[in-house]
Amino acid sequence: MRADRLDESEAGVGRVTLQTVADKVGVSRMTVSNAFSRPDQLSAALRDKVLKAADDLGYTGPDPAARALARGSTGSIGVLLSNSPADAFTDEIAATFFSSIAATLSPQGIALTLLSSEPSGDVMPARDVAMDGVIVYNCDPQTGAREQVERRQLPLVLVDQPNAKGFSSVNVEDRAGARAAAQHLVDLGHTRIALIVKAGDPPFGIVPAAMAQGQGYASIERLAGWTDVLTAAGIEPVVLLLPLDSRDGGRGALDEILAAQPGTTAILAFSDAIAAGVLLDAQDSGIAVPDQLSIVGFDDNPLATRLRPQLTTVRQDVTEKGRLAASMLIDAMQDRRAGRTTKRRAVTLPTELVVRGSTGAPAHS
Amino acid sequence: MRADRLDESEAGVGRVTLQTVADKVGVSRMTVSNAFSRPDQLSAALRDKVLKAADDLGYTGPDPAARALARGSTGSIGVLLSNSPADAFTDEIAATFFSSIAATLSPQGIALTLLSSEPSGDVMPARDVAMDGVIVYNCDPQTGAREQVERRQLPLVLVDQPNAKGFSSVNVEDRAGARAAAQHLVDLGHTRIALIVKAGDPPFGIVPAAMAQGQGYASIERLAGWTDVLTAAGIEPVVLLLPLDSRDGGRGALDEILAAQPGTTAILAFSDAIAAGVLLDAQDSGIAVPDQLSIVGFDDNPLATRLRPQLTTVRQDVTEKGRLAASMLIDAMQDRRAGRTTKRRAVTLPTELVVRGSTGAPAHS
DNA sequence: TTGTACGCGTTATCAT
DNA sequence: ATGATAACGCGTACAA
Repeated sequence: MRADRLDESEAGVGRVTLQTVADKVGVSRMTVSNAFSRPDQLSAALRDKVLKAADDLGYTGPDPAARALARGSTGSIGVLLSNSPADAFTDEIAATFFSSIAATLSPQGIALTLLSSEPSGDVMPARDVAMDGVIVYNCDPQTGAREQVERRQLPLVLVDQPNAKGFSSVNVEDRAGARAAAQHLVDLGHTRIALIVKAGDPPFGIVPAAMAQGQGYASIERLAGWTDVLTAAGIEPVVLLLPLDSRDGGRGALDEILAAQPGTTAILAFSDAIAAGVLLDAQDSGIAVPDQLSIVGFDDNPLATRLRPQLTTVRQDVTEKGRLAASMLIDAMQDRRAGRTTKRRAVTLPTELVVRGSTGAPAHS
Repeated sequence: MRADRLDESEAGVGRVTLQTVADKVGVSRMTVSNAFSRPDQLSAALRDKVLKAADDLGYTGPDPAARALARGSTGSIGVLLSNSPADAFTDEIAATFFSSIAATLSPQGIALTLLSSEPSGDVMPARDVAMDGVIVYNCDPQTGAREQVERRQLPLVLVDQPNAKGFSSVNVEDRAGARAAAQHLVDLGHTRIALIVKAGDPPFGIVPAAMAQGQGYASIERLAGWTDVLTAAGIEPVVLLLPLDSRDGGRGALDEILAAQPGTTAILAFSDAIAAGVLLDAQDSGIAVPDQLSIVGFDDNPLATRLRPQLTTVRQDVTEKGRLAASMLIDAMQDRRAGRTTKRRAVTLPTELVVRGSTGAPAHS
């Protein structure tokens, strides 16, 4: 009746497995497996009988872990996040990105696993969680986590990541977008400009432009784009570094900036979420936007049009970014299963300056 | 050298496994396993030697799927979501909830898997994804998904779910909060009141109060709370049903309501996100808030204080909700591993009416 | 440290 | 076409 294990039906009331069901029906384990996973391999009558017996025994279907081992696939893909997954949802832009990934995976029956980059204790999700592929999103390349995933040789798509090694990737023209934003301010006649980006490590607050270093590829690129233009225009901006995990979206930043550079007439913010905080602070302080202060955000967050005045910003299509990343990964996974080798794809999505009400010429120009 | 499988070191360049490493070093597979998973079981010198050999061979560590099967645990927990996971991130409240769960799991090295309730093709994440426990969040009890998870006998915590069966759960005093909100309006003297909730299925738009049925437990409870008070006050509200997946947060709702009940002086919205849309529409139409129209939201979304006027709303602590759900699940998982039986816990978190600037007495009262 | 016996299913081959 | 047999997949627990 069985070749390589004890007959559970005689071993008392252990766990219910395929074998338990098989014994009850009087067929081989294989037949029960087929009843669940390959219905076309047996007669409908027998299948019903098997399923009924399974139901009677309280058998829920093949154990996912065992199936994953036997099949070599788990039915879920991972998203490797910058240090804390808790920060991943902080703004609507990130949420939209995940939403788009989920929407692309869902019809394929693939689940989405969120992976922290940080090892805790002796476990490191990037190394220890079973999955069929990984989207590496905006996380510190220094971290061991990214290296771990690479070594596992899983299908990989890099998003918002510098990419030296030839992995497939989805990026955004952050630098060009940032240039356009800075140029817009320069064209309007601004000369006293401040920049706001997020940083992972101290020091936070106002730092010399030279030593400003954003956290994450997007920060670095946007900062680079801004300074490309400002330097060319002979403008030395003030730079404010905000902690990565700040939740208040730029509230308080304006005070620091005005203290460091009185008479600042324009601000380039890393995100619309930050820009919104600045705008609110300005309004609460009686500083008119855009008459006394121009503000440019980034992302074209839905928030940008809910504010009054609406934010001038740089649009990126995060929905497309998520869709592309997910579908590229799905393709790579299918290729691997079929034994094909996947050709690398590196997509860079465009950005676009959207001029709205939060920018204008400086007061005294 | 090996008991039950071919010696891979002689079988060509197959996959690198524990055995491959063991053969290379000349120790047993078990020793290599210990080198990775139980460092205290062998000498430091031997361990280094093993790890070095593994590195040379490009061995990344024990295969997660195999380990999950052997150990009986996967290192990740699932969150079962209402139909589409894509809708899960639509507002900041949901995002904060997930963020809080992630923050609680992360230090334990546990990953978070998002599960769609909808089966696609022949796969059904709730049945087919390996995990150690599940948080069932705000999803339709009718769905097969929830039943599937229950049958798998995984540790379970229900959040924002009606709970007949005695599972552990985390809920919020939605009904009491809604009562407070409605009472606030009644006390201010409003009599022409409209309600906005989300519904899963058509018909959408204005429906008779009697046949209004929200989608999801929270909708049902809030609706019940509102009507408790309004009915007692002899007020028959107008009810507007919004599609569950509407992304525009209540934009357009105001027109429909005013068409159905001209002279409406107050609106109770299911969420702050919806309330925000109504507020913006009002302002764009030149309707003064709160002088001509009072608006009450729900959740105390950070958004509520970014608006002008700030929203009167009903606060719930979603961070605590997430933290509790995650830690209750972790406890249950530990109990199970230890063979203990977990005592059920059913927590109901309080709500609190927060009166801000978006409500006031009706114009002609 | 190591042998042994699984965990629970699937893929591939074989017999009728 | 149906079903059975055998051989893994890759580790881990436990006793020796």
